[in-house]
Amino acid sequence: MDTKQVVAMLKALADPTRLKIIALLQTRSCCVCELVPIFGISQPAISKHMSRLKSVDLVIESRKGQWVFYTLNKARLEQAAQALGNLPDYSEEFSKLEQQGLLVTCE
Amino acid sequence: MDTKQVVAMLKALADPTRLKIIALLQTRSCCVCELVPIFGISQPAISKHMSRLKSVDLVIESRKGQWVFYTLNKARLEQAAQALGNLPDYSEEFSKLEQQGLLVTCE
DNA sequence: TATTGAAATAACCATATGGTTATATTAGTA
DNA sequence: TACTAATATAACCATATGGTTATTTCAATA
Repeated sequence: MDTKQVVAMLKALADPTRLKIIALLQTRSCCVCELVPIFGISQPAISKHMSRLKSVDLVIESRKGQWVFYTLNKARLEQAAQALGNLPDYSEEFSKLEQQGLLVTCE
Repeated sequence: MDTKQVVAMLKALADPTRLKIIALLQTRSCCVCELVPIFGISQPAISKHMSRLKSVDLVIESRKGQWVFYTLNKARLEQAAQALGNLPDYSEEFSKLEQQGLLVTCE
């Protein structure tokens, strides 16, 4: 997962409604019409949140008759947590700064 | 750390510039004037990013002469990763739905 | 004290975000 | 086929976001 993807994932998670949806899906898959009364916001608002979560593969969509169920992609959520704990090494940026004489060494 | 704080932390991290700043600080504390040439954006833009990171305690500020050094709060970053991997249990929401006859059981 | 350099703050702007209502789409059913 | 229920999409709006330039604050120094 590259940095762009990590940022997109974090953006998707960095909203109180969506974060709680993800937490809810840890208990049980659910459909839009169940989430509407839980959050007390409109059905299109929930649909947009689900679409956002789906766009970063945090949830998997499956139609069951007239309902669309959303299931948590646990592996993907795990990846996000992993990525946060294991950010890339950018130490070469400091080497570049040093070459340019822009490193501030201060003691 | 409550959900509000987790969301604030994720929002702070969910930006390519700030996420790279955090990654950079894993290597070495630095000051605003070092970050400016790395990112190629204005000094006030960097200052605002640092202020945002400080507001959620992801960085610690310390003045050294004319410079302000920012140090990564590793424990805090760890907390964010932990929080993602350990979201709260909202199963009672489904009990409420069931009581209201709003649970969709579908097989 | 006057000047210089680093960082913060203010004011502004374009775009993204999270909600709304209205309308389409899709699947099940009378 | 017509109707109903669930979901998605469109159009809109207020606020948040991430950048800019101009100005202020603060510490070191000539």
